[in-house]
Amino acid sequence: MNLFTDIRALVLDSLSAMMDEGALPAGLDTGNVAVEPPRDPAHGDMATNAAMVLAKPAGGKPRDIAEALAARLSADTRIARVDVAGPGFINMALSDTVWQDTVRHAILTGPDFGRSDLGQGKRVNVEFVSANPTGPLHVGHTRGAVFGDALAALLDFAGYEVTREYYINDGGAQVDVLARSVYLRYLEANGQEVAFEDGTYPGNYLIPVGEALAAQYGDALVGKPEAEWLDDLRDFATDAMMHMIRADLAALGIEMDVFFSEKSLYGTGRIEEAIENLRARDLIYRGVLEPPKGKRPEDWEPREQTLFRSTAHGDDVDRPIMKSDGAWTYFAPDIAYHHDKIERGFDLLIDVLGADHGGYVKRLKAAVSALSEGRVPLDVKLCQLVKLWKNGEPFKMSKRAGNFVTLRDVVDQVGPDVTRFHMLTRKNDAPLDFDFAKVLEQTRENPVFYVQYAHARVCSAQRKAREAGLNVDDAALAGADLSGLTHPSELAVARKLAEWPRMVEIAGRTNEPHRIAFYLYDLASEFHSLWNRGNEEPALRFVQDGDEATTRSKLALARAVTVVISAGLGILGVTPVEEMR
RNA sequence: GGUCCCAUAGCUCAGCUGGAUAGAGCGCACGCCUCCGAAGCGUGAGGUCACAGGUUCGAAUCCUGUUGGGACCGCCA
Repeated sequence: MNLFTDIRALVLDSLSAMMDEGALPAGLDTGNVAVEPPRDPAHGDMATNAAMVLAKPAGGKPRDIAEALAARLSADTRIARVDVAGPGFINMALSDTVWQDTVRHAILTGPDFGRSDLGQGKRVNVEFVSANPTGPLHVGHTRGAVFGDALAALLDFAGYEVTREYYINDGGAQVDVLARSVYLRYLEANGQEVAFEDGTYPGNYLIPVGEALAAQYGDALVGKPEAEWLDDLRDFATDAMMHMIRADLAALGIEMDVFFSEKSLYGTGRIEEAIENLRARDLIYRGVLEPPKGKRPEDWEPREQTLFRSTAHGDDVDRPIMKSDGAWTYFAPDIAYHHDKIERGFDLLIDVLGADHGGYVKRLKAAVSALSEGRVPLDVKLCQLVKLWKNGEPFKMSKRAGNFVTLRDVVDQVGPDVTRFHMLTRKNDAPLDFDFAKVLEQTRENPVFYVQYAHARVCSAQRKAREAGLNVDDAALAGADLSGLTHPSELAVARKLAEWPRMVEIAGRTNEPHRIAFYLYDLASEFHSLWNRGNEEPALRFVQDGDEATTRSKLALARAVTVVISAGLGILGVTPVEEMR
């Protein structure tokens, strides 16, 4: 149930009736007719631009069309008042029963209130995190992880069939570096002094891996040439890192459906197959690229490479897929990986990447466009940097100095709920401040707290009612007479609730889960406002001593608020609390 | 040089497939607890939506250009 689409349907029905009767020319395109909440509440609950959109094609004056349409709309019982305003807006005020019904509907539908069929069961693959398996996840990954997981949950709620996927970069040079680094730790575990030169990973997190190796191999690998241990140690170390990364993700409440190994693309013909697919479309050729304009790399010299004609699908230059020495570039397995996703039958692909990968968006889209013949859209969501603050000072991370902050550090200090919510309080392409002190503050400026507080207040009121011996179960609340919910502050809360299904669709259409977080803040604000009004007007308090019927109707409204907050927090992956502590 | 992202109140930021008088928090000024949790609520001041053109009934939103900030730019992933 989405009130806005319901009313839009009413508007469209009325328009087609007018066309049938000749009041409007037949066959008008009504695609641009919108029904939205007006910015100014004085304009009513719903406004439509129908008259202005149709005036030109219909060859009439906006106000004339508006008057005729308004007359029809006013016949509907849901609509209390219609007026034509401004250049031809039709403003509608809905009757109180509409909002009361919304409250009842929210309670009866429960966690499914707001679910949408926007996705129509289409299969979407959300790839996120995909950090190199060479160390623990850090704060930057945390944002992508939370964003991707919340986006996946949002799309599920919006009617898609969602797969959460992690691409393991275990096929490149960096896992060889990992293996050598682990070998050093292994030697260390065997009592040797070792030095970590440039190009190795010095992090302490590899110490236990070295110890585990020593436990398994003893000193059998000491002094042996690299060729004898590289393959085994690479697998061993990669497994250990992925084990750690999975645990990191689990600490945030994230569970992937698929871990896809880059290595599985090599030596299996998968890369060749994808490239042949492109070659068959005449998109692969041997050639020499122009040097980059502006600052030219020192060692640049023209070389012939194998190139993907990505310019045929919207890229700015063609991209190398094979180096001059005959090895694949990293882009080749990326192509094969996306080819694989397309072959698995997804209708929509989403890649969540760090902002520093912005330069790869066009070539990835070109590859997916070419491989799927334009059938499968790829949406790339870039997550901007997270700026850390400690004690009011910006906190600079440096891997070299070993003071980089890990996902685990953050979750251990502030908890998964606060971490997740806060990561979604900015849109993905805006930089985000993360202040270890501020995110734990319990004030209005901290949205996590503010939303949780609203939820806790409802639970508190419910407890109080129960202590008074009242049945406030959902069935009792939904069955209550809600016709007494008529105060402007109460209706304001109900109106906000009615926006929930619409918010889900907007957020789902734009792939922007942060909209859910902002909506929840707005809803909490309306609720707190009503709650505090009870200080001055006792008639607005949720629990009315000695008046069970009124208490039930007011608690129904409050319960509907928690239904939506729970559902919204559920999408964000945050647990609602029943009391603050 | 090129590509992508960003520019909205003193500060941090929202702003719906283009809608009416552009919103919130913080900060500032002033109010509200013998009262369901005041960890909250209310009122007020505060804006050339970076700039200049264009598209149209209508632009913070779409297009072009300019300025300023960030990211990236063959044989690293």
